[in-house]
Amino acid sequence: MADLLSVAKLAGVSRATAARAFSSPDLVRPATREKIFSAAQQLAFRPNKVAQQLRSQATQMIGVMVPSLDNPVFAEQLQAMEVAARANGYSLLVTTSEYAASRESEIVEEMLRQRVDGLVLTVADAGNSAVLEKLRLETTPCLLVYNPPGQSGFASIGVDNYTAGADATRHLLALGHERIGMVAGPLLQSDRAKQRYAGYCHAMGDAGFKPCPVIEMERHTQADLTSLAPQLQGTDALTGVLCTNDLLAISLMGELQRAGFKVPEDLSVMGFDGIALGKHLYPSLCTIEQPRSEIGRAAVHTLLAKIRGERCTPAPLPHALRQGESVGIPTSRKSMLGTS
Amino acid sequence: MADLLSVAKLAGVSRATAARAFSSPDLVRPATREKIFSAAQQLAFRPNKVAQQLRSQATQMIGVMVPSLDNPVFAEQLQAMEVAARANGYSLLVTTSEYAASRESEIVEEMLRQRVDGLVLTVADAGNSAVLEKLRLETTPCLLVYNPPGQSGFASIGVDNYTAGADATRHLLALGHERIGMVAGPLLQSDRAKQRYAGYCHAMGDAGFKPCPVIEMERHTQADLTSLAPQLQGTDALTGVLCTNDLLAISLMGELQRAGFKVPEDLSVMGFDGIALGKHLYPSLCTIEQPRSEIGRAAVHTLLAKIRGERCTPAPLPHALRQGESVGIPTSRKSMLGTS
DNA sequence: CCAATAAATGAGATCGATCTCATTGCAATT
DNA sequence: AATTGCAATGAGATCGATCTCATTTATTGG
Repeated sequence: MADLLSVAKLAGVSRATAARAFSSPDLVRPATREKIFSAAQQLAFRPNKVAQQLRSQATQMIGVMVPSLDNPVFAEQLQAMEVAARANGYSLLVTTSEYAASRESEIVEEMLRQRVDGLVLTVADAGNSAVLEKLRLETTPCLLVYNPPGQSGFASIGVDNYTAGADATRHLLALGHERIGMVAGPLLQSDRAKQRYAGYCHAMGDAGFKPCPVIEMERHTQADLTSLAPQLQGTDALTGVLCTNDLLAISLMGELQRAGFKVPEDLSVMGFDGIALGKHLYPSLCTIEQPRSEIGRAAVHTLLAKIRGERCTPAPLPHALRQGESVGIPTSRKSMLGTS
Repeated sequence: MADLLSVAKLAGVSRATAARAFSSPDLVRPATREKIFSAAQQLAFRPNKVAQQLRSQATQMIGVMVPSLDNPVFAEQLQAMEVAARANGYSLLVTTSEYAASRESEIVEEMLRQRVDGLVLTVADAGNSAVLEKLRLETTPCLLVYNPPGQSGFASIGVDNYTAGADATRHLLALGHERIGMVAGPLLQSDRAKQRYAGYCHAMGDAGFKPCPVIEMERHTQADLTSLAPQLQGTDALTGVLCTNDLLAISLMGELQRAGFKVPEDLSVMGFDGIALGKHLYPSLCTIEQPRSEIGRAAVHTLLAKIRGERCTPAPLPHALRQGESVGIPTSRKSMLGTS
């Protein structure tokens, strides 16, 4: 690949002048400039970013770590980040922790070696994180996404998971549900889920009901009915469940229906995240919508501001309750209404 | 950030020796080595990859361009690629074309400037692609994913879309469907979809039926019922539709059900891609499954082989028909069976 | 105990672009 | 024509790691 020196030679100028022709064209005499451009064209010159990065001590690269791209909530965020980054001349170095806190440090270390200009991370648990502990000592700007802020000293972009969890619960309570359960993936791998559960407990308590223990699934991406089945039988069977994310909710709904349960007649199911697909299902998924694209864009813009040296503390973004056909009035309640 | 020179100084050796302590430790006297390591520790030395990349003329980075991460088929492939790349000491520079061929060239140009060691691309149309035309003149190893091979001179990892499209069609035909339609996103943006449609036409013809024109949706990620509604009425209404991807199929299924149609009783719906979620829906999505993770892994391994200079022409990976509840025996047929 | 060989280390160049500073060239001014 | 001023250009250093080749230090054998 041709370099600037060969371009300069062909154009009969020095490297300095050739470089100037690109970075500050008006400092170069038009005739000279043209010679340089035409030489560059002939040699198919393509500026070497690596050299520029070394020289300028900036890579224009953002390091991103998400738990898994198999979950659309992260993929959709990343899609928005990529567009926003590119619009600002930045590239994304993308990594996934596969929901394993143990992998986070090594991954981030690698991105620091690459001298990314900043980091956008979603860690397993921001309140207890080896990787954040390490980053506290570093100067590389760093931003969390989805993780609750305030537990780590790092700014975070996302919704207020506690309030959102409470809002979701109140939605079911308002419809008359009283026996509401919560389905989650491995809690240790998701501080978001913990907060949502805490919000649920709070709302249940406020309403005078006793919150149930979390029903923990093996994975974040798929629910199995076996762990839930016992709670769906008997006179005190659940009438509604909140899931800590949409994938759990959608797969749970499917399993329920396949097992002969009706959603929402036999069980109301709520999700969390608001992935695009949920809207188009039947029954459509009732969920708490996180503005994933907005979060992605805000993450990029906030990080770029930090990189520029601006001090900015992002406020939580608003979540929204997305109504959906997967939630209804509890059957017991319905019959009560009918007989009254 | 401390550099090798400061480490060398603190350890009382030259840069060369300090460098050796890391790259070929056995060439350095143990005592000296220890002094260097401890100096590195003290100064929190972190090797600068940018400098290494410039010096070694290799970035250990793979440039990836996919149409959109909003479609899980690409996100799931990327997830597998990331794991495979990391396992081999490579990083991913991720970009999205947003399904726009017009953006492809600029994106790839940027990755070439970054001197990625290789490229993994999914282009809009491999048979007619400005970006591939340009890449033909370059030496950077390049691999297509999902695009049909053979139309561009570039190797491609993926399934045989033509055969897969035909297989899907035959599945419906075998169940007794005769009036089968095909729903797609903008065809110009997806040579895969075109191939699948061609396979459909072939299978229809083979069975003695006339293929219908493609029912083209505005987007790849969501189907709307209005364009389809006319074909669902009257005596020659469709009894089955193939969608060129799962997102279209899932959203179509939802819309149909919401409009009062029963799936599969009133209309059988098949998808294409095999995204994880489809399995857990109710009715579960009948689809052609592409081995997305396998494709991602194979893409990385094949590209790395190319980077190492090995000549390898990957064979198409096998697709599989995933049975699902979204497809059934056409109603007319059922009643025929009933009355016979 | 010295020569011969091997082991360990250092000096300097290199990757490619860009910045600083010095120098050349040209035009305007008196 | 000499001087001041500005525009245009070039020489050389720099970013950080690593490679080659030369040199110094340690080891072995005679």
